[in-house]
Amino acid sequence: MIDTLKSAIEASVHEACHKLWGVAPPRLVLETPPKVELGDVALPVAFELAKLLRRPPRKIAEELAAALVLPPLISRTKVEGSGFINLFFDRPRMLSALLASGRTGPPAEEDRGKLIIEHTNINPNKAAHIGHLRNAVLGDVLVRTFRRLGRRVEVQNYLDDTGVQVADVVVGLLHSGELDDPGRAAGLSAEIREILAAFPDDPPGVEPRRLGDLAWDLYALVGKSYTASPELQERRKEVLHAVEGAALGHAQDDAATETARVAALLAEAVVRCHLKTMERIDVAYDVLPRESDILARQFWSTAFERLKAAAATHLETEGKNAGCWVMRLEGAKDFEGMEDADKVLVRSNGTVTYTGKDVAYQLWKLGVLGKDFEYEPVPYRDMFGNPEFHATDHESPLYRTRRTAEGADASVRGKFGGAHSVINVIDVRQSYPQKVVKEAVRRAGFPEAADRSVHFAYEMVALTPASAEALGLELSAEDRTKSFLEMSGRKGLGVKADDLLDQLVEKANDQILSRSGGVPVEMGRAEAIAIGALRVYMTRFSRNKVIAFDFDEALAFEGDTGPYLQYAAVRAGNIFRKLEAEGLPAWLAPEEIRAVADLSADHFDDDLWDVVRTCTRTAETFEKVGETLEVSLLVRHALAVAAAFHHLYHTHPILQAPDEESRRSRRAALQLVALHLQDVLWVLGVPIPERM
RNA sequence: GCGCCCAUAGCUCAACUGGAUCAGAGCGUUUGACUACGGAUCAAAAGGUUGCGGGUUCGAUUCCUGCUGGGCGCACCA
Repeated sequence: MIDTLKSAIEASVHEACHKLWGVAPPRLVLETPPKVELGDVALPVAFELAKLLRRPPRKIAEELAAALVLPPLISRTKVEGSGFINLFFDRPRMLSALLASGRTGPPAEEDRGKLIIEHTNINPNKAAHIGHLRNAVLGDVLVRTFRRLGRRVEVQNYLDDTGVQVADVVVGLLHSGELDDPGRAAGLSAEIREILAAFPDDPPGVEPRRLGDLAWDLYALVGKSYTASPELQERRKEVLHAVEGAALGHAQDDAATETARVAALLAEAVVRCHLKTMERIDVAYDVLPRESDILARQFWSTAFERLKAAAATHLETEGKNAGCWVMRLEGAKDFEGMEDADKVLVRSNGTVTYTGKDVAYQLWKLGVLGKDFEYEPVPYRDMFGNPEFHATDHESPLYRTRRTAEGADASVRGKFGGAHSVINVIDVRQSYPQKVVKEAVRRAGFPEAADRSVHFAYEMVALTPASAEALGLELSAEDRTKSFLEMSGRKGLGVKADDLLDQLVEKANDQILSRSGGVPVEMGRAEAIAIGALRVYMTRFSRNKVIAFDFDEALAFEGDTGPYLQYAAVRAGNIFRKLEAEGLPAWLAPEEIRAVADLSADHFDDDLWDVVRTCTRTAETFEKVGETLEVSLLVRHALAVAAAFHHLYHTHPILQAPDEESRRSRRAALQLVALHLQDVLWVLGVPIPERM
């Protein structure tokens, strides 16, 4: 709704309450009545007043309603139910005002400082799966929401290029003979090495994503081998040691140097796979911080000094953590009742845990570390030698961190990090380590900064037994009875992101062809529909709900889906086209928008008004998402707008409108819906194709 | 054992943070839609003791409490 109107209503209620009873009303809540006939705005204020005045709410509502001085855009009031005061808009004038205001939401307000949103963060050791898609889509929709609200947003995708997961695939690559199925391991390893040898190009005839698929299989094979032969884990330690040693610049033997080189190459090549996958669904980033650079640039030692100076960590001399630097959490709020709340930051062998590195990274993001990276554009090139990826503005280069100043791009020095606030999009299973990191930032001496860092926790994507079987998995009788099964990269159990996208595109293509009557269709239409379907599927559920992934649901194009939303926008576009083709005016010119205010209210029946009324909630939906971070609200609102429009489409034809005035009222409503649909769909990242 | 999350129509989800004797959508089922601004749509029917028991108040799907069933955490993995 329009802001000035809201404050006008508030002022009016205040004045009336003061005049009638000499009291100040409690906080004023504006609701939307459940049906159009009941009005446009509902004030439940009488219920609050009832407590204060000790009188029946209905009576209070009646007296208050009669005493209200109505703002110009409100035509009348009515008391409903047990005490709601409902307000009715002056329909022609309201619609005219809504169209004239142009924007559907709040304008960019004062700069509240940079917001960093960190998402995706996939271990660069195998292809992305649908759980990663949920992370990326949720993160990206948050990014778009805050940009829509006028915030300055920087998008980071953190690369754990020195972790165990990368190390495990490297173990497979270098020691295939020690794995469970040495023949198969050697085959996978050879093919991966061939791809890495050609990197950053692809060997002839090899799809860029082939690497992710091969690494997926090899990783699963290594995981299986660990359980069969635990001694293999020594290899993992070797690899980790070599990788970390290389990052820290330690002198190492040739074997270790080679191991670190392979690990770096693998991570770099797999990151490219991930970026390509995310590009398919219009997800981009501004900078890729690399864990290896956090080590190389001694971020940890700086953070470590801070923590030691603040006595937030100490060296344990006895017990099971002997020899480790730990943070004591026993007794701290948020950690009560935990059997062993202490967290190791530095292992007894002197290496830093992921949590430790994350503390340093968080301090940098919040601008309180006192250190920075160097940066360089990512080196990935397409076949013409042009940059393969761009930043979120679609034109600046995508940067990644760099450890040395030599060869770095000095023009972006100091550009990244140092945010006013931070949102970390990480699944709910990591809530505990995230709390530890936050507590560490607080104890390092930055409690305000810690408060401005938020863990956006969302539930995982799991598989229904049916989808697992569709993937060719054999399930135990027990598994079959479960409502869902957790995905596991280590077991190779999961739906790959690219495979799902392929299926979506293929299905969209079939649907388009079945409607086109054999006429060939242009590129990109099926992709747009696939993106729409996927993004809505990933955003539809509340974030604390486990998505039990189901192919039939994910591939649905009817009902509460992306294509339903897209179809509404396409239909709206068709009407504008058709009007133009008939030589009739399509979009309302400014003077015509003003003229809408003078149309008779008879042209705005409840059916037509329902659409407008739904659109008045667009702005507050954005604001609410900004406050609650519940992005599923966007989908619900978009569905409401689209449903109202589809209904209108059938009941209020524009070309066949009975007269000029009713056509104008209908065009005005159409224009408003088209604008709002475009707006919400942009925030959701759902593209609008020309045709479906 | 401790902590967090979930439980609503046959299935998948909502319910504007305590409100309207309509607890709403979609899928599925049943029925209907004008030579149409493309039927990926619309209209309608059937389908609910909101997991169970207490409590708080004018009023509870929503808050408190005790159960039941399920999930996820509580590493020198991330």
